[in-house]
Amino acid sequence: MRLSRFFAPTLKENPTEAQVVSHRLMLRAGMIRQHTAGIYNWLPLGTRVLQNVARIIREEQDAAGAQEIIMPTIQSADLWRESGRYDDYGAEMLRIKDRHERDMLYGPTHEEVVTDIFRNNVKSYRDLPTNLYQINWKFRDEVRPRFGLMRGREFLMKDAYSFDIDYASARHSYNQMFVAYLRTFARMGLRAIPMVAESGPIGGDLSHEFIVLADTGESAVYCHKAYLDKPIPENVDYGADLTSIVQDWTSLYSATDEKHDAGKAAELGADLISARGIEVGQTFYLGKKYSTPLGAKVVGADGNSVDVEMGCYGIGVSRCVAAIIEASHDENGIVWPDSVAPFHVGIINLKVGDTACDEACEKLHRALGLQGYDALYDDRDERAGVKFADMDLIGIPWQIVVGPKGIAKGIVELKRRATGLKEEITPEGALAKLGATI
RNA sequence: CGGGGUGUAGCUCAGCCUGGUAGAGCGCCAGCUUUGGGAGCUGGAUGUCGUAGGUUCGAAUCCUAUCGCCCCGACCA
Repeated sequence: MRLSRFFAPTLKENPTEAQVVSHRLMLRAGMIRQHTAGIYNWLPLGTRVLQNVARIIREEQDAAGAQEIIMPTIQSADLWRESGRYDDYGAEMLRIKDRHERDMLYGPTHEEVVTDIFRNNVKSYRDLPTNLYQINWKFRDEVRPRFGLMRGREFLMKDAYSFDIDYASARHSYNQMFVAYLRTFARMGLRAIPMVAESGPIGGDLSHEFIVLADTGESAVYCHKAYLDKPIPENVDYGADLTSIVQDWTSLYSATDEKHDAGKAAELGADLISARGIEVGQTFYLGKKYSTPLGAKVVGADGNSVDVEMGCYGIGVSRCVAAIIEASHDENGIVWPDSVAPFHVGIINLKVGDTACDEACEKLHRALGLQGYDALYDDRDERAGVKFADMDLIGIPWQIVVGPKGIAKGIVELKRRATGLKEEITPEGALAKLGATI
């Protein structure tokens, strides 16, 4: 992609409405633009990152055995009356009427809809367990949207729903999602710590919030410091018993403010971390909270009908983008982890119009494309400083700087955004190195 | 929903107190000079001063209403 033709309106100065760093940088890097309070347009750069985050989530959900579906954003109020939540949910739910004056709503969550799909189509325990998920837009009419994407009203969410015949099986489904979450967040460069949590209005009695520590986080959290470098499970067999992994990850102290036990925490002494955190995901064991009122039952092996055991599992996809920036930036801009970066590598042509520079850049651009890497080629007729500043602001993890001095000697500069380290290398060497490291 | 702040050019802001008919820097366009970390000079374009009323000979400025946005709190993926 040529930067001269790429729609990424960067800002030199900080927009006054953006008070937190992720919001500021997303506006400045041209990733998003605000539409109205808590509702945002995603520009090409932001869209790329959002899709990369969604891709990682999707891959890990699929690996854990969940199946992707798409449910409607606009729902009928009827189902919500059936579950009893139509009156309970409050003003946070956006209620609308269609042309026939029927009550509709923009879904803040999808327990009702997914349970309706289930009860209409699954009748036997033989079809269990099953886990359905979607990555879709939600709307919650927050009293006070704030911090850009961190608490938007419209947000992209991955929500999965598991259905099982009994508690033991439901617990396994829960564990599958729990482990998938550990892997998912790690892959996008986030250290997310599972913490015992209240289940809130969603319901149920077993729940974990996955929290990324950050000063700008909205909630106070407490955990053992060993969580910071605990190794993430690899090569997980999701069919096997996952209890030991989950136990390992839940045996150390960690709790959100509501579940905090000051006495227990004090026992940790210097090992206690008391910080603020961003909730990027939450898992809930629901039991029969929805299956009973909505009549989601299956016939068991003994021939008797039973209400199914459910669980639900959310990840704030758009919030993850903000959380990644909160966790990974410096004074010059965003520092994207390779896995979610909008482009793998940037090419900076320091002297557009210089035949040697132009040719070297074109060649690199083409070669990277052939290798399957997304490159952002800054071919603009701008000064070097502008290009360096923009490339750092946008946060491209690898940058190849092509200038007349170097190219005369047959070398370019390969820079790592995260460390700022630069090395002089031949164009071929840079390609080889990127091939090996991306 | 309580409290506070704010709305003037694409962005950051001055002007408002003390009314006299629209400003700066950056950005944008053209030209020249520059060119390895957000260049310099010259010229140029851009505003229903959030909106609606009111006061006044005259309103960005004073008054009233209203809308938007931001921050703190309560509430929440």
